[in-house]
Amino acid sequence: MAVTLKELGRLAGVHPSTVARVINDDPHQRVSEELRQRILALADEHGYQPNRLARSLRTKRSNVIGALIPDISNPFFALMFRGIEDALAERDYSVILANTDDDSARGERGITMLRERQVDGLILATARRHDRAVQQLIAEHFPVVLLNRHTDPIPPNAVVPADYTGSMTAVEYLIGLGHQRIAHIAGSDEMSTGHTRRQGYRDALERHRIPFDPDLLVGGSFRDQGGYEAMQQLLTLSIPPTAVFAVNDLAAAGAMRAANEAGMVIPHDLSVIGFNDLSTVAQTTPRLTTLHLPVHAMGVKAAERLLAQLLGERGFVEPAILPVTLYVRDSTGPAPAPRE
Amino acid sequence: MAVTLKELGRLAGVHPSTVARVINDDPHQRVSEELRQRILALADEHGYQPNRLARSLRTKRSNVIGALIPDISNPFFALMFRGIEDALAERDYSVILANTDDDSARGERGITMLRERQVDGLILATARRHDRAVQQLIAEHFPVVLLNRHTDPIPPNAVVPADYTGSMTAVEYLIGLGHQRIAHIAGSDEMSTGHTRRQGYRDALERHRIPFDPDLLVGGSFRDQGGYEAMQQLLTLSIPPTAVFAVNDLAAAGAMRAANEAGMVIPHDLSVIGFNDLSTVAQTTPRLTTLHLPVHAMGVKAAERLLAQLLGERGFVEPAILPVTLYVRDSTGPAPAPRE
DNA sequence: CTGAAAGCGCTTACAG
DNA sequence: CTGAAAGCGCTTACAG
Repeated sequence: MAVTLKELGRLAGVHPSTVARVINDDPHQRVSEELRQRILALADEHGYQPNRLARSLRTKRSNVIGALIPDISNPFFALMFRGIEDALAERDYSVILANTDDDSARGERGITMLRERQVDGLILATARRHDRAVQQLIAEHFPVVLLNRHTDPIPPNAVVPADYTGSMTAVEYLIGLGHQRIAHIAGSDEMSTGHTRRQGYRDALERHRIPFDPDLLVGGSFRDQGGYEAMQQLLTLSIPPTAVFAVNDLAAAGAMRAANEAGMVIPHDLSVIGFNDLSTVAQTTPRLTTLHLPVHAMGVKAAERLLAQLLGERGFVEPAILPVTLYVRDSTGPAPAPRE
Repeated sequence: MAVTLKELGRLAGVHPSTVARVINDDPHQRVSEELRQRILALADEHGYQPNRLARSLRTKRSNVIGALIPDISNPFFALMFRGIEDALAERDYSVILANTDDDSARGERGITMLRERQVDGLILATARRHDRAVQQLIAEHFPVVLLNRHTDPIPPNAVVPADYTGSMTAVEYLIGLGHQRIAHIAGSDEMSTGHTRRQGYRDALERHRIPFDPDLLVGGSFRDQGGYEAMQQLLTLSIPPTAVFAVNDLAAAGAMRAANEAGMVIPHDLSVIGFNDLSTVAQTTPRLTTLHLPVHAMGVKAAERLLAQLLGERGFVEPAILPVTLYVRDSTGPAPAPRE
């Protein structure tokens, strides 16, 4: 069915290598115009499609990159992945994806599989702060970009949001509204996102001389249910918070759900801020105040940085830390007057 | 860096083909246990990873399949794609994805690219009812499965929701609630989903002797904005509808937004039904009544059907038409009493 | 301007 | 039980 260079050569009565030169527009050596046209016509007639596997074996470049994603059905990662694919497709690269569900064994199997498939590089949206597999790749000088999450300390090949500045902004905004009892629903400390946002929360309090109350720092998760349960826990405190900064929008939505069920009115009784601005997900009522992230652009940038590495450009000196912006909507308001 | 079979052979002092037999556990010919252990130890020591490109070139099977998706950042397709990836990863297959944004030129370029990369088969979530590219693939007997959307007439290699039964169910439910002026915000007639749901709407009306009013059939789109604009148009009618069946949840959410802005209360003044049950997206207030679809399972089933084809099982005789279920929530209610 | 050859890293039928 | 060879479909330096 699929015709090869060899057959095309036979049909044209020339050596296969001559056909290759025409097909690839070899700039090194020119082929007579007459022959060139004849070969092109034949290729067209037979619908010649080059076998890129064979080409890759020979050239040692697959033009495929691998992406390790926690879960593509999470719209946050889906949009980021779309950015990766958009940037790659433009440059004739393709991407093979593996989901890890944040399981490190699955992550390592994914890396092995992708390397066996000879990907030219990897984009990892799954890095932990201390990550053997990532260290190993970097030690081998295998081309890799860390996306959204980074190892500690932050390496130059990372493309991440300004987690620290973002959470600092969020908490200071709440302080400006008069809040003093501000809780944080935290993400996993194993991930830079969870860790750094927590750090920003603590430092913002400290900067404003608000004593840190361990009861107000609740380990949640990056998911709705984690935010829900964390909020329930916060509501059992003798002096509950008047404001909550959640590690992301899903956790914020869960927190709002729990607060609503407890009869609280947002933002009158409780202010809530999220992170990511996942408009498709966090269609809360009232509309969620959150930190907006250029999610698609992060994917694009990660792909571009990887491609730059592959083209042999000199390594990046510093990581790309993308700005986040506070979008004030309806889930935040002035602190309620203290009850008598 | 990456060690090859040949080098392993040199290190072990045997022919590379012997190493291959050990690595692949060749069942045909046994290797002496002593040698076997020695080779395995060497492979382990040097971290041997087979080059799957080379293997594929030789065996003519890449263990990669291609997926054409309208837009992976749409959570509906992301979840479906997750189903595909889950089913494939289990069986040592990988997937390369291309987004088309429903542009047929991009779709065709995607198919060409995927075939050049020697994918073993294709899953297309992009089929139009009349689709040259799909016809061509089927004519060539290239392994392909149509997912979510199908060509007309529906071929046996399709995995689609019960669009007709679903919309019939939705409209009959509204009729049962006493509605007579029921509108449909339709999807594109070029896609089986848009076409068939529209057909179900019309047939349900007819079955219940409700005359079809062309004013109540509004072309929308599969997106929020389309539903929004369609609803605005419906609200200009001298006798506006009391119920709307939208082609999907996004359009339904847009319609609710427009109705809210016009001061209507749902479901008191207007009932709304969607399609897909995209919980992550359609977190509307009130909660949307919709037709639930096994989205992830559709992806899994599409992958399984494709794999069955690749393993040479006899072709499927009939398409997989997956059941949809009406989830009654809070956006639907009895028809308002006619105004005097 | 075109041919011939080597080789990318495998698999696999054929020998012995 | 193991070796030797051919070949998958390309690319590319070397000849002439």
